[in-house]
Amino acid sequence: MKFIIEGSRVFKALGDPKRAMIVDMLSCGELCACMILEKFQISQSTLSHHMKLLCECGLVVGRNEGKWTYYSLSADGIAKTKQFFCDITSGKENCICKEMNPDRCCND
Amino acid sequence: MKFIIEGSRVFKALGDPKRAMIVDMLSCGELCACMILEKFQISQSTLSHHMKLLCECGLVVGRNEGKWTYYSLSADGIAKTKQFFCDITSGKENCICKEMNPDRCCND
DNA sequence: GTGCCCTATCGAAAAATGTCAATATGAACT
DNA sequence: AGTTCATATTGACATTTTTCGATAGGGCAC
Repeated sequence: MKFIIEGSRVFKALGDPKRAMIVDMLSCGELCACMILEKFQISQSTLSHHMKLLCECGLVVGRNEGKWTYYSLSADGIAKTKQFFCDITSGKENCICKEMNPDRCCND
Repeated sequence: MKFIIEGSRVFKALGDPKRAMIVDMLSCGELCACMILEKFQISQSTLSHHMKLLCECGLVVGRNEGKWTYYSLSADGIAKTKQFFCDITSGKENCICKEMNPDRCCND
């Protein structure tokens, strides 16, 4: 249960189109917050909020350099997210439903 | 842009812990709505709403049999979701940032 | 130090979401 | 036809989320 709640936070973060687009932008390499801001019609405070969510869920990491903040994707966060998605869709070892539904789960 | 909005719908659906858990349950095989309902402390109308969202984003498919509705994961939906996640995190061919950031994206 | 730039935080308003009870739909059985 | 059961839809409410303007903090240049 805690496993699911923790894992779904990344999906919640990616559930907002703007944040998904930010992740896409970062997939090409590190970017300064101000560069990301240029691409969107949102206020600076809103962007800061989005970046905070992306960092808190582990998908993005921030790095301060002087007065700038550079953001980049976390390879570990990406790997964990892929693993989580596989876990909840493949019905194998880690599936939570094993305990909820022992009579019909994970017996293949 | 439309590509991102469409793709992030699946993540928005999975962003709710209960829906993520439902997906996990379905990963072990098809389940009747009433069986899923037994495992949660939610009303029937709430479950119906969750299942609707999971179906609309393409991750789950419903099948009517008499008065029952059976739900199962969509292999195609799962594959598409994996692909979308890879697209926005790998920075390769399909990355949206190419058009937004042509000077520094997708040149590796 | 003072001023300027970049980013984060706060407070508030609007919009979206999760939830329920009540009701509607639709299928099977008598 | 009427009843019962499983599911979907509706309407309402509380909570969460998105967003902004205003403000605060921290670094750099003068």
